[in-house]
Amino acid sequence: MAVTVDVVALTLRAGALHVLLVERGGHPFQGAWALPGGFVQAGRESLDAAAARELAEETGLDATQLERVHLEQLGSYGDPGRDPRMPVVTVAYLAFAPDLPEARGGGDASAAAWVPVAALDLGGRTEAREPERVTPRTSVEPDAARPRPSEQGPGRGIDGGDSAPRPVGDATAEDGPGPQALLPLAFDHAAIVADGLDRARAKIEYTPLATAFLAEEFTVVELRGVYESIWGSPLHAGNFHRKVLSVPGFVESTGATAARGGARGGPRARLYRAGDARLLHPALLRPDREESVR
Amino acid sequence: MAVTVDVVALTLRAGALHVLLVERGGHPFQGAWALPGGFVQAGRESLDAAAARELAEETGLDATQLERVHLEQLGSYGDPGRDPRMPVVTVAYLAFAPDLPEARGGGDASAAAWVPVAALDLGGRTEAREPERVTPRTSVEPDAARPRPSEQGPGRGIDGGDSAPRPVGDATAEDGPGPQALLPLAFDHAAIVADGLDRARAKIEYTPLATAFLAEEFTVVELRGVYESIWGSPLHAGNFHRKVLSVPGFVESTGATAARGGARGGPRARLYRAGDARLLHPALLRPDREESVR
DNA sequence: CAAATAGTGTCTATAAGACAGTATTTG
DNA sequence: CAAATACTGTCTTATAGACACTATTTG
Repeated sequence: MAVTVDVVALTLRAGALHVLLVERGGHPFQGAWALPGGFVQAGRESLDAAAARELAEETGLDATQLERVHLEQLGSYGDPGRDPRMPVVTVAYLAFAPDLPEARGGGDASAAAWVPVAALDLGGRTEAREPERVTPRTSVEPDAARPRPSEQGPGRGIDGGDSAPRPVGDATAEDGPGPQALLPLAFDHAAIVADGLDRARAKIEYTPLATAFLAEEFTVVELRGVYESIWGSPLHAGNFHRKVLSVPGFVESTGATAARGGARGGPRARLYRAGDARLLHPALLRPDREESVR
Repeated sequence: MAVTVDVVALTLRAGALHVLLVERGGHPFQGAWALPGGFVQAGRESLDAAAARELAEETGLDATQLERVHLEQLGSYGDPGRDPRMPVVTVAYLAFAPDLPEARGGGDASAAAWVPVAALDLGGRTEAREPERVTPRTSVEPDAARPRPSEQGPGRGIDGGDSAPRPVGDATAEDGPGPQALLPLAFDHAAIVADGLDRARAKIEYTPLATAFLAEEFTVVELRGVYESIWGSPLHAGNFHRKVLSVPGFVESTGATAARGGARGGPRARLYRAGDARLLHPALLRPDREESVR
């Protein structure tokens, strides 16, 4: 039975959550977007190593940069028929990465790109309502949140800032995110991405892994941005600040302050780096999912 | 590449956590204990179905009984060399079962038995100190916790109450829990069991799955016993009681009361059944692991 | 009846959230 | 200087844990 690894690599670009996708060149789902992945080299590498290898191949990261990426196993998927060609079990991995250089095509010349999660058709499993913007200004949102399949299409490969804060042509100015042409994914990858997002949302509650989305030094405001982007809801700035600093081992001060203050004024924020805690205690609980799962 | 499923099935017997193991008849690790499992029927069943099938085969459970068993995917293990014969990826599952009839040999005539978790050599990854019993005396070491491999040995298969509160022959009366002949497991199964225990300890914090270890109707005291056995530490009876009843959807009253009171006196406890919550909110946090993972 | 035990009441410490206030920076 | 904004102070409410107490049952 064939065994592959697939990686759900998440990063934040311009305040919006993005996932690394590749465009399929070959047969099933040709032209559709899929998770980066490939066959495990049986007997020659561990599953973890295979996932790291695939991730490196698609992102062009070297070993040093890879160290700053968090990579963990997400789960395995093996429903009969998930690949029309043959029975395949895939072991999915979840990666949290700081803002990386643009993706590059994998070794096999396929196109690779960071695509906003909000642009994907996850079969209704989005859960996190799109962030009602905190401040008047958009904190999260995604000017760039909706690349259309055709735009990202075949052959384009790497195209500079396709997901950068440049309005992608539609922008009806209104925010009503009319379910507008969501990108479908190949195979069962929509379910895998949805599971990855669920995991990510839960994981940053009780681990300091939100810091893995940021550079080595960061401000509390940036950290709050990570939570808001992943949870999709605004957090109370003051309370968040105090909470982060009060959890032992979450962050430690560098003593320095950011180069400049807020975009339109305000003091310069202090800089922190990740602390030595592996678990947050007490945890940062998500704002009421109102007893969600009952 | 070969793909198997292995099941870490947990249950409570006489107040101690037990895991279902089979004795290996065939070559690698012959005579050693291993997790029940087997090859996935490629293209003909899902991973979940394969795990359920393997569990049913070893326990002799019919579909009705299986419904009361919680089964979830734990993770996949594929280090090269984990099976000396060939490269094998195994997808591990975790099961929580109420006290079941004795295990029976699998279809392949191997012996199967419920073995106390405390008797296993998990490579130091036990974490949960054995419950210091609430009273002054000893701290570690439950009476029944140490069946010796030879006793459970080959061919014996089902032997009634091997883990019942009958001192297993050694009992030097002293508590010094000399690392006394812990059972080794085949392959990397010790690591898998340890991961399963970690998952179980975490899962009962924020889900009502502790009820999966009990009969359909149970008392709060029994439920507390589940937590104490899995976490390995005593809980405050009064506070636990109030907490369980205050979490919405955790348990619901049946109106009835238990047939009799405590062993040595006391009122008859009220009976409850599992409620409709999928998540506990607020969660039942483990007593201080004192910032454990820092 | 004495001891054990299910269940409840109360008090304190901690934590979360709402809200307001201060000082610092940008344009 | 006005507006924005990083950060801190304070108050209220929810929760966790320690402890004490009542009522019911067993031997």
